[in-house]
Parts: sequence; C-alpha cells; structure tokens
Amino acid sequence: MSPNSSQQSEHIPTPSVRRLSLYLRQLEFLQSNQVRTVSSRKLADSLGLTDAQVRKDLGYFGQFGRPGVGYEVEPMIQQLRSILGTDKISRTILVGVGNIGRAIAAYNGFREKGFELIALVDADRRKIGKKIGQLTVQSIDEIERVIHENHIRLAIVAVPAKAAREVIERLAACGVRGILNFAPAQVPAPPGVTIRNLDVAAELEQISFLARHPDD
Amino acid sequence: MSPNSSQQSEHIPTPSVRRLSLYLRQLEFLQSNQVRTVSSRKLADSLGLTDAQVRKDLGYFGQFGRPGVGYEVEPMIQQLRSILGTDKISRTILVGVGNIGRAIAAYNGFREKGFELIALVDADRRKIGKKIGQLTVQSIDEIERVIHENHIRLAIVAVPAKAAREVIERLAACGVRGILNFAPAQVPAPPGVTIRNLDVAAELEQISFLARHPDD
DNA sequence: GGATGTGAATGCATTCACAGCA
DNA sequence: TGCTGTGAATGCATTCACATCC
Repeated sequence: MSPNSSQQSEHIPTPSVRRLSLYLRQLEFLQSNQVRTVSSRKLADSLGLTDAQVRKDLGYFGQFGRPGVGYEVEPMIQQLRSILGTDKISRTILVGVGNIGRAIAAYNGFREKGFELIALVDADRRKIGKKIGQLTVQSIDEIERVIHENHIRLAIVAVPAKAAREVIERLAACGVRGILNFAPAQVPAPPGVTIRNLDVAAELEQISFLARHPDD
Repeated sequence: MSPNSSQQSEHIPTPSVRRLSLYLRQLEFLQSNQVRTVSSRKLADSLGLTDAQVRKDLGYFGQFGRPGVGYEVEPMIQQLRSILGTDKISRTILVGVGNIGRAIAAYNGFREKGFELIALVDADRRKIGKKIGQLTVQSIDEIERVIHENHIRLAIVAVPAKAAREVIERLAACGVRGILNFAPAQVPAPPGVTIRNLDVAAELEQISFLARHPDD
C-alpha cells in the first residue's frame, strides 16, 4: 500500500525528524479519542507549531494528505511508524542498572513503542543475577556475546560518566547502530553509529537559564 | 541603513544556550584533570563542534578569553554557572514518584549541579508517607502549600501523560517558573513559564530513525 | 606564533503565499 | 470552500576570515 517512492537522497532537516515523534504522539492521542482526520492547522496548533511547518515536514517523506480534508489519523500513524522504523520491533540492550537504568528497565511501554529490551548488563558484581522485570542482569563481560547472539541493534547507556566512553566503544565495535546515552559525557560517535545524549542535569540548567530570562 | 546595534536585549540563539551546558561539563572535566586553560579549538574538538562556534556562543555573554592563551578553566566555570543561574541553589519540587521519579529522587548529584530537591509529591495514596532518600512523599493536594512555604521555583514532572496538563497548570498557578517534563504530553506553556519536554520514547524513535539513515 | 572577538558571508530552517485539487 | 503541497522569500544559525591582542 505504498505507491509513494519517497526519495531519501534528499537531505532531511534534523528538526523535522525530531518533530515526527511529536506528530506521532499527538496522532496516537487523537486516535484514542476516535478522531479520524486532522488538518495540518489543528495538528500544529495542538503542538505549538505552524501549519506550514507540519506540511513541510511531512512533505519530505511523501504525500499523505487529502486537500480539503487533511490527514487520516490511522494511516498517518502507520506511515510515521514506518518512517521512524518503529513499525518493526527494535531489539535493545540496556547497559547500567543504577537508578536511571532501573527506571528504564521497569518501564513497560517499550514494546508498544517499537522497542524490546532484550538484555541488561552491569559492571557491578553485586547486581549481576538480580532480576528486574522479566530480565536478569548479566555481567558486562558478556556484552559482546549477548549482542551478537540476540542481533541487538540499539543500546541505552546509563552508566557513570567515567565508564561511558569504553562502553560506547565496545557497543560500536560489536555492531550496535544507535545509542541513547544518559551519561553526562560527550563521547564522539564512532563511524556508522548514532548517539543521542540525554543529560538530565544539562536539561535542568536550561530550565534554570530560561526561567531567569523571561523575554524569550 | 546602518543597523545600530542597541546594547539592550540582544537576542541569544537557543542552540547557543544549549551548548553552554556542554561547555560547562567539559570544563568541569578538564578542571578535574588539573587543566588550567583551554582554547576554543580544543574545547570545540572535544565536543565535536567548531572553534568559531564556541567563540561566538561565549561572545553573546561577554569577553572571557585571553588572545594567545585561551580561556581559564576555573573562572570560565564560574562564569557559565552564573549565566545559567546554577551558582545559586534552585529549589525544586518533584511531582510523581513512579519509576522515573524515584530514579530522579535517588540521584544525589543535584546540589553540586545547583539544584536542591525540596519536596516530593504524588497522587497515589499508597506512596504518600514513603521515604525516598531524605524526603517523604507528600500528597499532591499539598502541592500549592509546599511550593509557597518553600519558595520553590522549579519543578520536575514525572507523572502519567493523562495527569500532566493538570499538574503543569497547578504548578504554573502557584508561581513555578520552569518545568522539566518527562510525561509524553505536549502541554502548552502557561505565560511566564518555561517547559522542557523530555520524552524517552521519542528519543528512542530518533535513534531508530537515524540508525536506519546513515547519511547524517 | 597563537589565540580571541566579531562583522560579513554562507547555509539551513521556517514561513509565506498561492496553484491545484476534493 | 477548505485544505494540501511546494517554490520563493525570509529569517536565523553557523562558518569564514581577519583585525587585534598577549
């Protein structure tokens, strides 16, 4: 059901990709409220964006709308999942089961969002063997074997800053393609690997700054 | 048509403010390694940026460098903290002590980063009265009183998506100026309030997309 | 020599505005 | 009439390049 051959050779702005996730959330919300179609205007308003931006963003990936009507919620959700790659389950490893790691491991909305936590590893002997949810914590020494045996492509890193670089290099070396990094360390991404850094302290600093500079 | 550059209210690019936190992290790291000065070039390289960008970013806030030498690490750290507002401790409330909330509450690097967790509240009766770290979970019904009595300015929201809007509106109504929101919901920011949304599922989606589109 | 600070130039993202279609 | 899709125009962020200073 995809006659559209969206040519990907065109360069897609990073901010547009980021907003795709926002559109998907809002469309899922609309779907849960039995809404069948939505215009770029309404979608934009609910997210604090402009209608032109919504159309431009979607336009990078194909033609999804019906003039005079808008976008059909259900098919648009499928399209966005397909574009983001979350229509298929991505097998994911979690490295580090400290405070943040345990919170991630306990989150059970992964599958529905297109991800499956396959393995937990940690460097701390005392944590190895513990069960968190359905999974048992394994030694970080097993990380290469676990990744290969389970064909894992994505990783979530929640280790102390000092350990981040080594962990990320090991992950990259055994074929992991994308890493969500909670450690407050900027490790240069090895070739062919995408890293997104999520530093909670840095986010708080942004809040702090913005709260003091209201004219923004 | 000489554009007289007024000295008042120069607009600072949002991306520049974001990078300030990166500079601060890296400078703190350098300081812990006894490094005394650093050039824009070296700082940029370690973060995957360009030297011109570092200089331009810092240039929005003043003149901190010495030509021929670079930036002195220790004073620069102080300057950045002052700019971000983290040289003074910001009093912060945490709303929602589910998985993510507990992880945040257990994190004890807050003070050193310029934040202090003053109170925990939750809507779930069974959680009220429980101790997490030094703090006891209070009822969300107390939220207004707690915020006023403790002069709280910042909030971290880690509640289910459905509850996010009401929580954020209540926080805004009693004077909270900045909110870090982990709930996957886009709540329009009330006037005078800054909201930053941190949606872990959305971040994973980005990883998923980027891992499939290597040309980036 | 080595580095900053900053106008000017470039490049990228957003918004405009309108043709075209339901 | 209502709305999409998209080139053109605008606006914003990044990079260049160089005068200036240690």
